[in-house]
Amino acid sequence: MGGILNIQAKTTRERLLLTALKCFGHRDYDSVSTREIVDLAGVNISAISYHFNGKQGLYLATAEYLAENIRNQMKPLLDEIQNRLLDAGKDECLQMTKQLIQALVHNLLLGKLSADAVGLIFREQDHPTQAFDFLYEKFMLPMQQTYAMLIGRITDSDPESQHIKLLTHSLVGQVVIYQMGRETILRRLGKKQFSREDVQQIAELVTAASLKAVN
Amino acid sequence: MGGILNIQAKTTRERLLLTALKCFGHRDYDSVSTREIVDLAGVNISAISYHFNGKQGLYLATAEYLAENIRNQMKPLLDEIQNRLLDAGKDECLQMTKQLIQALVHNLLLGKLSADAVGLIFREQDHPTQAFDFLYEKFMLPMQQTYAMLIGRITDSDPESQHIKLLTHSLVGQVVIYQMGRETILRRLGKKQFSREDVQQIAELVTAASLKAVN
DNA sequence: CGCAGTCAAACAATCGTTTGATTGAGTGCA
DNA sequence: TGCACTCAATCAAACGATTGTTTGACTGCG
Repeated sequence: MGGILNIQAKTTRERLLLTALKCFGHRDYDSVSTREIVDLAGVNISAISYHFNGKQGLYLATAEYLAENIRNQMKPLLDEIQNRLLDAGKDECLQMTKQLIQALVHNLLLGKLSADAVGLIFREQDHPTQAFDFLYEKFMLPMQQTYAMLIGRITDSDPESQHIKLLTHSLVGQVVIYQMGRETILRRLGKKQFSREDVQQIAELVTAASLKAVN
Repeated sequence: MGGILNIQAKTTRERLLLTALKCFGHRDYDSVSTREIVDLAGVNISAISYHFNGKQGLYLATAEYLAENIRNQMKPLLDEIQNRLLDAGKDECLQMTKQLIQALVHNLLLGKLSADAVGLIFREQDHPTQAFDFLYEKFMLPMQQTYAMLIGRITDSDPESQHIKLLTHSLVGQVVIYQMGRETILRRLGKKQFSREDVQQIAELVTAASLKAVN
């Protein structure tokens, strides 16, 4: 039962999407072979052409699936922040900023798709395709905008100014580096993986640094 | 004159190394074909086997070349900091931290190898090979250690504590994100590339945030 | 001659895609 | 109920193109 990827019971289409995400998340489009995907997914090779009209169609569908997935995962928190922002004081904004960062750290370091997502997104940064449009519009921009509105309110400045945009980007970088530079920091700490305590310590450290940066 | 990569005049071996860095810096090992490298380098395909004993040998030699290159580029500043650290006060340490960050930002955003280097390093983070050992030992660790000693002195704490290691990693992340997340921030700013003023603004912003984080 | 270096040509293996056959559940009609 | 037909879905097999590597001949300098 379960298969290697625990996607045995899903439909062929879903199995292909989930398997493709694991593959495209860690290696280039050209490096991932269609045969590898279908073997891991346990489906016939013609299924790619049949369901997605070829490898490229599968890739784009995978990126769209990923973007939608992350968006839905962040939506509750982002919506709550947007609502409370209507009549929130600076203290409350600081508190929400804290919440946002902590959620980001925990999702990024403990979430199941994070490693795959970060890999795929990095590759799209270097060679943007149509997939980058999905990812940017569906969750990068909304997240950056929410972040910017919080910090704009806290610092009494225009949330769409270049300074705020750069600042939010930097703060996100503080967090993302723990996935993108995972091997470096793990080797530096002499560990094989992050413990629950490590993640908590990272979250607190990044939160503290971020709050200092905006105050 | 000069060929596509401006490496016409070098030896076959050097042409292969420089071309391979451009290729391996932006695509996976498997995605880069030997024929593409030799075509861009303007050499015969057998040269890879002859000079590097195959594709893998060329890849490892490329990583070693890159590590050595970055090391030599950073060496003067790191050595100067190490020397002055022997009898430096906190103010001087703050000043040197500022120097280190500014140098990092400018090298990372304006340096010629940076885009290649960041790509190759990211791929090694996800799938570490022998190449990661070169990169880590030759410049990541020395840089992190110097950074940690500065911050340790400033904060009166053990430079080899987990807290300082995490903090330096975060601070580096603030800078690296501008290469790794280049397309995101450029799209957010509505630009095609960073101007000289943008880089200066980023350097100042990151410097300010870093100094706040350690004070 | 001897040898380092370069060259075109060929090798088996793998690439993405296409093909035609087969399966099996659903439908209409007698 | 029983038979014929449709169509989405899956399958093994084969296509030409490209992969990394090897081979043997060729060049030019010492």
